[in-house]
Amino acid sequence: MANINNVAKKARVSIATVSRVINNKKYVATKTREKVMSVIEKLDYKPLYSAINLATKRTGNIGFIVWGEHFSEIEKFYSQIFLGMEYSARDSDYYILLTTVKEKFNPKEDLPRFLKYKDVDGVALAGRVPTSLIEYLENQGIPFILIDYGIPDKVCNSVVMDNYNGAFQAVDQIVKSGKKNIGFIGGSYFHPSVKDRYRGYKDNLKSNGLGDSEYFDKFSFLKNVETSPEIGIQGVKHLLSQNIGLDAIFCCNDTTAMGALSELKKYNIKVPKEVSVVGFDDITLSSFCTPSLSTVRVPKLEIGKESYRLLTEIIANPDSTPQTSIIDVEYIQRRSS
Amino acid sequence: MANINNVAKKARVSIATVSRVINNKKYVATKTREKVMSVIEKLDYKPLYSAINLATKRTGNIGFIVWGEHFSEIEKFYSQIFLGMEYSARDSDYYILLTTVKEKFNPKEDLPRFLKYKDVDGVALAGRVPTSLIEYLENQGIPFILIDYGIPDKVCNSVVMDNYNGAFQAVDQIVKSGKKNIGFIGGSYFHPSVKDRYRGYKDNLKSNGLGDSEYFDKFSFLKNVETSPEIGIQGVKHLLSQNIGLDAIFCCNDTTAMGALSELKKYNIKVPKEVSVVGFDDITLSSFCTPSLSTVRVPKLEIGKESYRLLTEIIANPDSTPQTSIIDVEYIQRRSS
DNA sequence: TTATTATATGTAAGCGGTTACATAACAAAG
DNA sequence: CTTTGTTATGTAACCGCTTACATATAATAA
Repeated sequence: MANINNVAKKARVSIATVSRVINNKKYVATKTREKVMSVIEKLDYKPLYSAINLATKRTGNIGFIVWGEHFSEIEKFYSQIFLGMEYSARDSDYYILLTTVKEKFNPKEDLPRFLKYKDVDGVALAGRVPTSLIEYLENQGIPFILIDYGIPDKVCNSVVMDNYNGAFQAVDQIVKSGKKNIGFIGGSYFHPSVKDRYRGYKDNLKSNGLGDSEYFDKFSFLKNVETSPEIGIQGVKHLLSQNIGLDAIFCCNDTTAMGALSELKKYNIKVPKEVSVVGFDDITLSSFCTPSLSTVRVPKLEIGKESYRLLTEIIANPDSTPQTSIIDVEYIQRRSS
Repeated sequence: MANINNVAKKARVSIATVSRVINNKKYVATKTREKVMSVIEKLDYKPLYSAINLATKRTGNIGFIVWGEHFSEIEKFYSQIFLGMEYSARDSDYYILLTTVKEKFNPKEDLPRFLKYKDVDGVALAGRVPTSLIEYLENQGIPFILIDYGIPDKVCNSVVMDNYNGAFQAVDQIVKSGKKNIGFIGGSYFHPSVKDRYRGYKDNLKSNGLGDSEYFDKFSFLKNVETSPEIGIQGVKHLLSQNIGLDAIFCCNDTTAMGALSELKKYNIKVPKEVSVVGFDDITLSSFCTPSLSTVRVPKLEIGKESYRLLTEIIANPDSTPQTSIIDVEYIQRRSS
């Protein structure tokens, strides 16, 4: 394995010059540069990461932390976001280290190794993460961004999708299709995404002259637990038992909608004729289930790429004021509505 | 940030001694060791990875490569295996670097960065991967293992699940339930897992006196494309159109089975009464769909952990003869059979 | 012409660890 | 009391790179 000394010797220059060539620095004569390049090529020389990192005191790593339950969920939501970051990172100088944290998180014991050893230049936190973890990062001064999450009363660098408008548009489509009694099924309502989707749902109905607080009381099923098909099942059971002439359901996400669909089937209720169903996220399964699910597509890879951009920007410029990137979403019409 | 010099000075010893303490080496007096330990504690000293790596010439990284399409699939199969490796790695000295490769893989252009820069001590390849990639690793002498894959006529270190016996047992259960006309639906039959499952299916039927080559011709639907719900849909269509009194289907995996279930529903065929369906893998969705899917559970986390064990063993001992770890699977009875 | 500035290259000191080797201390053996 | 062997500790070179600084050369200005 060739090193910088071999290259320098063979090119008859000093290692400083080789270093300048590698890093595309000024003050290298064109001829010298070409000479060095050709030797690098010939020897198949690649600089050693650990040596660079030691010398520059950057780690070249970015941490990606996601709550274990989220990563194991049916939907590949966060895995796709991770992949989006990975796509960006591989074209640059970073590795992305993925790890999960537990719900019951204790910064003393459960700290990801790359944090304990300060072996990352920055961290991306995907989805809901323990508050104590965020506090730890702030105290340690490690740059971080939140993806698809937010903390009340705290401004952080973050990347989110346009939950409010996505929901607003989706509900608008439902209304336009002639439905009047539109339910909402949602889990983990403390989650800002779910909150914003609920807000979009309500605001649209209000603007269409359909909803008031009594309406929302009747037509909302909210549970403060992690979203799952189970929530959808419970939601359908509840809404139907109310006898309120339910003719459509907007679910806080596709996973929940899957449960709702299966439960409606049990009651032999025709979708979308009797009750139409719309989800949010556009997970892979949504186009495969029957009937295929109308939903709001969230561009996961794009979120990942934007996250990478933002995080590296913050790493390079740690004292900039916090920014929030909002990623556009798109309503997808399928068979369930 | 404290370094080894700070610790040495404060503990009134040399850095060599501190290094010995960190690495639990012999020849340190108990008193000295305690002293150094307490200083390390006090200064919250953590050794710097890049320095260790530079000095020891190991990278501390393990590469995890999976084909992009696989990682993006509905099923979280390989993500879970990755996670299993991650669980093991975080308790030791390795980071796992995940990356995907394209179908059309060109070693000159598409080489993962950690390979190009020789920045891993070993690599785990999950699922089907380009042959050219494997050849590259062999030529470069980079230790690697195959997970859930194998190459004809080549013995590699690998971790696989017991596909043959899993299929054998599953089909045995179907037969015991009284079914006689049992179809097989499978995609990508070049994949050794699918092959072995098909072999298990056939061998069981033979041993139960049910199948001969004519039977298998009639009851098999094999397509040489990546498995997907679509394959299941096509398979059901095909098998039903044959008018062969189909009363059960064994699918090469759950994803395929999902498609089969949805298609059977379209025909209003009762599952499991008229046709029972059994899958393989036990993806999360399998317990949520209706009817819930009988399947063969593959312990994904365990596969990941075993992969880690095997790979690190090979890294430590590169010239050992290739081994194959076979992970036990378990039949899970649910509603679809 | 000489002073000044921009460009080009080299020298050597780190970065924070590991480790071969030298040496010191001490106990057991002769 | 020396000799020998074991244990304990220190010294300094080295891993492969970056970079501040010194120096040399070429181009431009005075």
